[in-house]
Amino acid sequence: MKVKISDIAKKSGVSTGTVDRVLHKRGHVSPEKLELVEKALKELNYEPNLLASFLAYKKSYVFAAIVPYFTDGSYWELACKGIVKAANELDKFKTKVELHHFNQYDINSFRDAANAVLEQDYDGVIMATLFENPILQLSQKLDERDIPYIYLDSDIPNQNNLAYFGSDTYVSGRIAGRILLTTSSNMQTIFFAHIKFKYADISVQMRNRERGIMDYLNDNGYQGVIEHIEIDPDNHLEGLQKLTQLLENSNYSVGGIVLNSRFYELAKVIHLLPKHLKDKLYLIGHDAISENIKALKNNDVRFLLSQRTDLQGYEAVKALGDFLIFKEQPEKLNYMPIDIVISENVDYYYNTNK
Amino acid sequence: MKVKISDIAKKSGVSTGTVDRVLHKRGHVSPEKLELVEKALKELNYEPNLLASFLAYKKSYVFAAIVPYFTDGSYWELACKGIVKAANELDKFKTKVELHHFNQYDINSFRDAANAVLEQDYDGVIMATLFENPILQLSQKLDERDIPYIYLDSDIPNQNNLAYFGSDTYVSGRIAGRILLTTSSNMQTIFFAHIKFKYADISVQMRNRERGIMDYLNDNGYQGVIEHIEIDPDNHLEGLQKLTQLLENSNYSVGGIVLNSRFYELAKVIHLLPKHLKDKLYLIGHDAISENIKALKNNDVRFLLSQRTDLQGYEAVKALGDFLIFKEQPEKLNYMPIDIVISENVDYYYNTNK
DNA sequence: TTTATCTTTGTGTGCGCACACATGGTTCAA
DNA sequence: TTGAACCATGTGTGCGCACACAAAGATAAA
Repeated sequence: MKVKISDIAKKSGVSTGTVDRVLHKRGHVSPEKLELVEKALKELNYEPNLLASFLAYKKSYVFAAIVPYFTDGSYWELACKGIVKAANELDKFKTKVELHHFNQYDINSFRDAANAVLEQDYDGVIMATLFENPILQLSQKLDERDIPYIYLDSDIPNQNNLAYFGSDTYVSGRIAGRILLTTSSNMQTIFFAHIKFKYADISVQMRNRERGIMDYLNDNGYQGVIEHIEIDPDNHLEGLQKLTQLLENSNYSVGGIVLNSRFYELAKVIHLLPKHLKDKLYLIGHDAISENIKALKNNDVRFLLSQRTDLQGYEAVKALGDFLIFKEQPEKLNYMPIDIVISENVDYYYNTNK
Repeated sequence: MKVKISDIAKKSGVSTGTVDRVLHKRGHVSPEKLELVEKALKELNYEPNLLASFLAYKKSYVFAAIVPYFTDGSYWELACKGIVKAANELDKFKTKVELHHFNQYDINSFRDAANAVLEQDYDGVIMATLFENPILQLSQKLDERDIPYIYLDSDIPNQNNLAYFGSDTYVSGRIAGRILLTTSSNMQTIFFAHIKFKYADISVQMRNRERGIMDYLNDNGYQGVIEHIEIDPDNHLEGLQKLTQLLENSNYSVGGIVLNSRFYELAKVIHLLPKHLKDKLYLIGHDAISENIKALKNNDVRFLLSQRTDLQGYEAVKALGDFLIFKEQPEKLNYMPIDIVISENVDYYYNTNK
């Protein structure tokens, strides 16, 4: 049925070994035979049986995934779940993924992880692009060794990475802006709640989101106030005070947003608000991590915008596997859908993660 | 590294043939040896190499998918796209999918398709569950022949189907209700627009959605009016008249919803409305088919609720393949996520469909 | 011319498994 | 006691491919 190497050999009057040499560009083939074989390949439209190929090609693949350490229910746990899920599916192809963790707030910790990866000669690497410089250095070394690598989280253009999986944070900001403006017609105050955290700056992703929101608000004639308040997880009462003041000063609804996945810290403050103030609030959080989902079900937040971190990890590993095992070239830029999660549909997203 | 049949044979002191007989329950093995082999299998934790197995087991699979005929950009085209996409991915496993179309408004047409499928001895069947009785008959015959089958669209409980892929239309109704109530605080009229169509009744799915919406509205104290209007695709002016009247009679915002994927017919009417009336409207449509996406980008509709029909088809085929090729038992009930699509995130859904 | 060296080309083996077939042993009727 | 029939068990082959190795032919140096 399907045309195989021996068919090509027969048709072009050479042995299977010669066909093999042509297919794999191993050289040691005379120009005449090469032409004959290539012609036969084309005419019979040969496509290798990848299963047989994989069986004979005894190689087994090991990928490295460089991602932050995470705690239970955190953002990066989601990504890792996706990675592990894909790894399990690739098990049948003798392919596994080794996780290399680093401290997401310590650039040297990333460097260490990168070096560890370089020492072990992996067949492919997936990396969370939190620190640009060491990423560039790592990328260059991988380029030299011809090891494919995939970026996760945020993209760095003009690199030789095989692909990028992430989400368009600017657009997610615009969506947040739209939700804020359309969800309540008399909104006169919108605040950005920044969750204080000693190790973390405001990330590129957060800035993009903020830009998206501000652009949307400006484009759509928002005239109200924009506030920035800082929430200290170690001092909820202080946050409560700020928020109460904000709410009492406004006769209209108040929109609020947390730009990263740590909405749940704000939720603890929201919980302490009296009902009449809480009802004025229209809040948006990011990422469907378990604590945020709890807040959603608890009505402490109305919307979560999810960038499907789990999918990012999953698709990244699958892409690497498909590339090496099945020689399928992935798209270079892959933006995951931005999901609007509310209490009504949250269970369907939750279940998908398994 | 990995334990193989010959390892088992060596350990249990028999030949590979005997191990093979045990593994495939072919009989002709003495109780003593059987026990030995089973013990070895357990102790060494044998797992077959599915690639080698598949290579040796020369079988190729052919699936049938019984789905409605469709026109460009229609609901069922999406499902078929998903099916075809999955079929392409299964190509490497000598597996293909043959589509059998039927007229979704003609039960006899379904019966014909079912009979055609039964004549051809497929290895697996995927069927859109539009007509319950013939589905049950087909299911029974497939049961008798031990052919696995998967339901698509709506579920029929207590059947021996391998799995079901669809979405929870009741929940999607509740989501619609919530969007209607939260998107505008002064909504006093909500109408269901029924797109007149000579062949089609109101489907189970549509009824579920309506129930979901009504329940949500009741649960959340909606006091306004509920209207039902019929839109005749062949007479836009009549629709325009009805809608104008509805809008002029109300001093508040007006919510509207189309319960199936044919929102785009209403969109044509919306287009004819003067701006001051159009602005009062808060509309929801269903399914991200191309004409609805156009309406979304055109601001003729604010929300589309998508049940990811493409994903349904895709996952159904994949599940059948994984089951037969890799012996993986799928979940029986699989609800796709219900996506809230707005003009800002629509492109990301659109792209995923490829 | 002989031998060494290099190059092209073909053959053989194994990847792990499924299955057809061969082998050797047991049972039972004639 | 012979042999037919049956059963348990082992061996061999092929799936389609990758790759090591052998063979054959060509070239160059002695």
